[in-house]
Amino acid sequence: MAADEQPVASVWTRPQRRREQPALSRAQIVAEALDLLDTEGIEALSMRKLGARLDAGATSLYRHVANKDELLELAVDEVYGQIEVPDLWGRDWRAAVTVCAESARAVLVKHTWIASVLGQVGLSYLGPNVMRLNERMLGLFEAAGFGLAEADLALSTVMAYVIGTGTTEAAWLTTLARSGHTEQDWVDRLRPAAIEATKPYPRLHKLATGAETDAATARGDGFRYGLDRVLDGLAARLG
Amino acid sequence: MAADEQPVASVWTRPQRRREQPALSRAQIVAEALDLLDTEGIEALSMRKLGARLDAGATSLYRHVANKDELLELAVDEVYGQIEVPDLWGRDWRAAVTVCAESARAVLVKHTWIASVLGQVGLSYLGPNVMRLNERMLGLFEAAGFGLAEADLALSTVMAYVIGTGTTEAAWLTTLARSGHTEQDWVDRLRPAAIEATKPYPRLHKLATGAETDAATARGDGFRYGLDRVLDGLAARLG
DNA sequence: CCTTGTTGCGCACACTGTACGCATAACTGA
DNA sequence: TCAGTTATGCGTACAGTGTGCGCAACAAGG
Repeated sequence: MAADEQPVASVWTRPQRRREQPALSRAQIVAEALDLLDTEGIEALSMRKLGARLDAGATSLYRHVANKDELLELAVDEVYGQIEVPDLWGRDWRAAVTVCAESARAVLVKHTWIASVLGQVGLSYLGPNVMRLNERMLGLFEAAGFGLAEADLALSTVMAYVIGTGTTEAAWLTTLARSGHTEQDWVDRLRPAAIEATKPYPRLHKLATGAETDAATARGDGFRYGLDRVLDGLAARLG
Repeated sequence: MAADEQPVASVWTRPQRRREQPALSRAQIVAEALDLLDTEGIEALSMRKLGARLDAGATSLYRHVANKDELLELAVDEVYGQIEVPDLWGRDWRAAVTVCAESARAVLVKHTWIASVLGQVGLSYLGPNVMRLNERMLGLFEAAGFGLAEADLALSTVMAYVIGTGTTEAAWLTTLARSGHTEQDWVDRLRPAAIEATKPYPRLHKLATGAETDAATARGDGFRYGLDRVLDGLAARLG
């Protein structure tokens, strides 16, 4: 045996990697990314930190995921998969769509980071979970009496409304979380500033000085009001 | 005269700054940021690049703006200011709201970067332009016959719908721009993949294989359909 | 045995936001 | 005219980012 001198890293010092499992898989990466996003928010997601959580180097992730953007697309699809689409109980399509919209809102609000990503991630509708969701919702609208083409339009309308409220709520909840206060506390603390700032605008001023209600339930009620109006408008098309 | 030796930078080499104008102001910074955002997109906006455009160092901007986030808040308010709210011609509140919504959509689509920011920027509704916009729209709904509280709900509903479609459209347009193709070209190129991917979903498949129409006008028509439904639903409340 | 392909990783590069402190200019008052 | 105060721009530096590149370790197939 010749004396091959590797300066320090000899066969004996080398860690003798075991490969019991693939140790890294796209699914695992996405799952861990979701956890990181949910607990620490969008700006905390870095490839290095994610890699560290998986006991891996940052660049190792790139074997399973082309991009950070692609990773986010996968995460978004995963979240869409959590939206619940009920079967059509009792022929009441409005109730079914309401449950679905309400579920979508809950999911968006639970994963507030998604709002900062929805505007960047294109082609999300090609993800498997998004497709399954859309397919089932199209079924709901078809059963309600819409033709396929109009069912598509109706679906887009409802989803646009849900995404719009979700985005707005998520923005609010994110700044709220950064402030470290509870929602009610933060609202109360903001009131004087709002009252002062709205002085030149009589209608806004009246709203700002108006009766204070529980902030979180007010958000929920507002969502329901708008959703009911959207569904009213759609129902009217069924004659 | 003693020989004070400053190594190279003597009085003569020093540039003798002239200050004809303040050279940097918050308004100027925001305006330049808007231009940069519109022409090169959100990820192209860095403090250094923005400073360079203004013939200033990156850190100089921080004398006029606390944060990059704050800068974005100012930019968002500026964009909201471009939304047009018509006066109530001919007592037709639906026409007025439609013009306003259509204008909002146009603005969001023109500044696609806003979609990636709306979900992060909190308290945007305290911006002066946003307030003016909301005040005037509340007036529209009040004139239509809504009480102030319900006018607020109606406004939120319409805006949620517009923001939802805007976000979705902006995401699409952004990836489109990155691809470098025209919209129709890109749609045609994507068709086969979409047809293939939708195979397990009969309704989506039917939609994907269906008659191809002009992509951009289809977007516009879809927006109008949903907006009309929302307004139908609101109109029904006026009895 | 050798080849070939897949996976993880260390290094390096160009770039980010922004805290800190200094230098300059404009304004103030005497 | 001169000193003192305040506002503004900027150079440097730090800790972080995404990710291209090429090497090392392994698995499978011939």
